[in-house]
Amino acid sequence: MPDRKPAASPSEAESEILQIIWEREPCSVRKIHERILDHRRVGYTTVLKQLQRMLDKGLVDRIPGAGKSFDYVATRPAAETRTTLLDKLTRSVFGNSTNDLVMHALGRKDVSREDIAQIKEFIAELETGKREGDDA
Amino acid sequence: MPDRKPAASPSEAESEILQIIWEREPCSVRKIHERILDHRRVGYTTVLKQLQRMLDKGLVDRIPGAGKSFDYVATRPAAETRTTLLDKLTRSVFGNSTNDLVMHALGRKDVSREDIAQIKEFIAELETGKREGDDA
DNA sequence: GGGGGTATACGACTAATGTCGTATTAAACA
DNA sequence: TGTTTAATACGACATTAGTCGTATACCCCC
Repeated sequence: MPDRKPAASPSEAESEILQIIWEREPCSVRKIHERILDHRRVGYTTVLKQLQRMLDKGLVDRIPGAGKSFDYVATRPAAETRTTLLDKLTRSVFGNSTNDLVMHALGRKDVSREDIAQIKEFIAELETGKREGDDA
Repeated sequence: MPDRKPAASPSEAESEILQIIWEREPCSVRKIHERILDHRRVGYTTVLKQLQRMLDKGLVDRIPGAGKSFDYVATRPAAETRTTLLDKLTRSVFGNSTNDLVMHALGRKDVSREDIAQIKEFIAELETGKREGDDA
């Protein structure tokens, strides 16, 4: 297999772009730009440049698209990048404790009863899965 | 009250420093530097400079310390900064869904049975607290 | 009161980020 | 086939981050 570098983590703007790509991959620059415009004003070439740099860094790949344009795809699955970023934050300000991070997140005022219910259900499934084939 | 800006979020290195300050506030530059050296090689003046810039940004304050040194303290409580950073990450790559972030974090391979137990307990307490005075 | 040792102040430099403007190229069409 | 249109390529610039080196200022002690 080719080079599989330590997965450079995306910057703020790059994350915003990646998020858009994840949900509608493959995606043209124009599409991405339009989606970003829903949230803030920024030029088309700015997004284009960002994508080109992301291509250099290996965060995205691109394939021929309509006309002379390209369609971009993420080189790594969303989950992997999310994990990388989550790890970084966990290390930076949560003393490397995933649990502290989770509790802090759940403690937020805007976490509703329904949210909690969903988390409980998720944990239940998690435990079922963990029961067999465990080693902890 | 004085200026209470939108809480500029700390960078990587700044977060590392803040984390040290949170656990042993007030803290001298030397102390902070020593703690950082446990993890990576970096010059004393680098940390000093960082602290001075953090002072400008209002991330920390300082008070007279031993000799001609200063002791630094965080201007905002750890929880507030953690929330800010957590929000940023939630927005960047979790489609602004705290729940998705939490589930992703809990889904990690290294989350043990004990961790899950602690989370469940935390949720239980959370629900007790939420029962009265709720509005969701 | 002269030397050391230790702190802070300051300035410099490199790299990464975020933003564009302008140039170029290729398709498409009238 | 020449013009318009829409994309990409490229280069520039300001800011922020991360790192130091060097210059000062103080205090303590013999």
